[in-house]
Amino acid sequence: MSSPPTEGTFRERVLALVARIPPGRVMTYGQLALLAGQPGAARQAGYVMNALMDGDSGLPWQRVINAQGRVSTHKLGFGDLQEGLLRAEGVEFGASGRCDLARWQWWPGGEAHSPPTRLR
DNA sequence: AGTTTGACCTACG
DNA sequence: TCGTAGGCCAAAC
Repeated sequence: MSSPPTEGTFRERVLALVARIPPGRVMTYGQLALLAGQPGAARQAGYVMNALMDGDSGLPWQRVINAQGRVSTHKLGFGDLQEGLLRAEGVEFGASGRCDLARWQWWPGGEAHSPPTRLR
């Protein structure tokens, strides 16, 4: 029991996870790969996300960032769009464009795992 | 089938 | 803190 999902392709599993990210929360590429049953396949999670830009998938792609707590879309010519969207949802970024993952990263399943304690 | 690509990650200096 | 180097593995060509 409690086995990792093994249904569908890696891409399907990643997209399913992205669709479940609540507003104002974020997940990392490595985290998506881990929960998709492929630890270490963080780059592929990013590859899947890049495919979303091809068309409107309706998924909250903006809530996926890297393990450093920063957005990775600024290199693609999207400017600060992703960071702006996340800020609009309440995610706070520091002066160096970084956010505290310990506070904003979301883990599916049970909220009893990593509670944000208090939002102050 | 083999090669190349990447919205990455971790380690090191 | 920033830049560089190597590793990682699914999907595209």
